[in-house]
Amino acid sequence: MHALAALGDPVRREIIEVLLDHPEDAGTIATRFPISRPAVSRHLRVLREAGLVRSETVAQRRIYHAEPEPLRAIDDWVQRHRSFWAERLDALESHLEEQP
Amino acid sequence: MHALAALGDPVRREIIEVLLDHPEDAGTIATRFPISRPAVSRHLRVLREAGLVRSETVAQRRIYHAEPEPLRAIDDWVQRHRSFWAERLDALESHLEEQP
DNA sequence: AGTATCTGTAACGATATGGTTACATACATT
DNA sequence: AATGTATGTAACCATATCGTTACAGATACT
Repeated sequence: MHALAALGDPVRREIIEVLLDHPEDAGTIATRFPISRPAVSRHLRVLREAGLVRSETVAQRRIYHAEPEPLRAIDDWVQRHRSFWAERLDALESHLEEQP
Repeated sequence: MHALAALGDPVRREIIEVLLDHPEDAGTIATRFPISRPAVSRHLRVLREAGLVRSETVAQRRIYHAEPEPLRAIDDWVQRHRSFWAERLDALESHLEEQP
């Protein structure tokens, strides 16, 4: 699944927010949400398949970590269109865009 | 609908790519895809409701334009976590992050 | 006025998604 | 060995999503 599609879900966005701050095991992540633990488990699988997280096994626990690559890809995509959405460009950028 | 959810769909991503390059009317947009025109029409509605596009009426035509705000918001979100995913930070940035 | 063009909406069906509970597996503990 | 803890998967259900075809409304054209 595409990273953007994975991040379309609000629960998964919140999970990523947490994991960007620090790794956390599946059980602890689940306690943050008012849904069942298996539901969270499947959100984690979607994030894993999108490459947004990886899990490290420690005894019975699965510690989840955020993975940078898809975020970098999203940033690339957004930056590629920066000239369109950026409010004010600094002098160099606007110069480069007008005279490529 | 959240902009990220709207961009989760590949057809809508492609529509936005086009509109970031130039405005285009609904009919022309529809010809770019192997799906029916009403299907595209609804994708346009989703994008509109997410604030990603606006439509300008010219005679019977609706010219669609990309809107910068949600892209700016996505950029903000990604940049907020830049310290995590960015491979190499320039000296100033890393200095600021380590000693805020 | 009557017809053609452009677009959005309605109604419908197939599939995907996100939730639940029940269960299986793996490691830790006693 | 037996039990407890942590986690993922299976089966199921309700709803959302994305496609289709049929239709309605608005503007342009002759």
